[in-house]
Amino acid sequence: MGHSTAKLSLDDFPEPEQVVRLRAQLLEWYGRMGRDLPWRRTRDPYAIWISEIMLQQTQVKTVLPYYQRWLIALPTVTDLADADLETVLKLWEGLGYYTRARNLHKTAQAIVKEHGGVFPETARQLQVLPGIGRSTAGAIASSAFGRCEAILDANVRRVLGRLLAVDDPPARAEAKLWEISQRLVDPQAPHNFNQALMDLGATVCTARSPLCLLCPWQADCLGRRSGEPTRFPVRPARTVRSEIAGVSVLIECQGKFLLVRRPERGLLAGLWEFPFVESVGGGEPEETVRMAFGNRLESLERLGQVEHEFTHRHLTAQVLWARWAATLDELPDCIEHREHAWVAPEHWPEYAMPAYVRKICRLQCLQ
DNA sequence: CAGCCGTGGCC
DNA sequence: TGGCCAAGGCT
Repeated sequence: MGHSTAKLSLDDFPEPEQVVRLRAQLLEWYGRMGRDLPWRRTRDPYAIWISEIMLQQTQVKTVLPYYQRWLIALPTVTDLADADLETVLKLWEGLGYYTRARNLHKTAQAIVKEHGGVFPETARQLQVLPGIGRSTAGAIASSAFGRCEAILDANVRRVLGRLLAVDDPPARAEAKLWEISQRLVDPQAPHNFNQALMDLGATVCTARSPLCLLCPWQADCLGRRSGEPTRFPVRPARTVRSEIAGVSVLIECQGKFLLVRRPERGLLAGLWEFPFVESVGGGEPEETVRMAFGNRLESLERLGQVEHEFTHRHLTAQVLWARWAATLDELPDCIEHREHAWVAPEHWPEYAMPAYVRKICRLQCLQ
C-alpha cells in the first residue's frame, strides 16, 4: 500500500492511483455533506444556465430568491427571448453586475434564432455565447449534459491551489489550475465531481479559516502540510478605491419626478436614476445643480445625503429636491437626448434602479 | 492583460 | 470600521 506515503505534486500528477482515490474521496464526502440546491434538482439547461450566470461573483444565499423568482416569471428560454429588456433588468435589480442580465437576454435570443431554441451541448459551443466564459461553459456542459468538462471558479481555484500548494503568480497559476481541474474531473461523474469541488471550497476549504480536519483530501493536501494553507493560491493585488461625489436631483412637476436611464455601457448600465450631476470642485450642491440645469429649477431644497460602496469606488450623493418651472414636455438641456420618464412615486418600484437610488427613495423625508 | 463591473456578508 | 471576499467575463 504505497498510497499512504505517496506525495502529491504537479510534476507527476496525475498518478492514476491518486486520481482515482481523490475522486472517490471527494464524491463520498459530497454524498454525505453536499448541499441541496434547487439547480441541482434539474437537468434543464435553461435553469442551470440562469443559475450559473447569477452565481458569477455572487454567493448562493444571495442568488436563491432571485433564481426562484426568475424561473416563475420566465420559465423557458423562449420566454426570456421574448421579454422586454426592462422586464429582465427589473428581475435582476439588486444583483449587481448588470451586464450579466443584458447578456442573458442576448444569449436567449441567439439560442432561439440560431439554435432553434435548443441549447448547444458542448463547452466549445456554449463559450461563444455572450456572458458564458470558459468556466461557466464547463459548468453547464457538465451539469446539464453530463460532459467531462472542467470548471475553475473561486472555490475550485482555492481548493486545487491548496491541494498542490500552487504559489506561482496569479496569471501563471491560472493555466496550471485549469490543467489540474481538467485532469482531475471524473469522467464517470463530471456533474457531481464539479459540484463537489465547489461545495468543498464553499464549506470546508474556505478563504479565511479552512476546516482541514473535515476535508476528505486532508492527507494529500500540500497546503495543509505546509502549515499555512491560506497562502495558496497567491491572490492578485487589489486596486485602489476612488471617490465619486455629486448631486442627485429630484425634479418634481405635477406630482411626477424625472427619471433618466443610464447609458448602455459602463457602471449600472441601463438602470434608472434621478438626474445625477458629478461635482467637479468643492462647490455647494445648489451651485452644482444650477450650473447643470440653468435657472428653470425653483425652490431648491436639501433632502439629505446618501453614501454607497462599490467594490472600488465610494459614492457620496447630496440629494436635492426642486420644482420644474416648465411643463412635462420641456426638458433640461442636459437630459434632452437621454431616455427619460416622469414618474409618480407610487410607480418608482416598476423601474430597475441600482442600490444607491433605492437608498434615496427610502430617505425619511420621502416616506 | 489589467482594469472594469455591484452588492451584501463577514470579521 | 474598513477591507476582504464571492459559482467570472469582457475589453
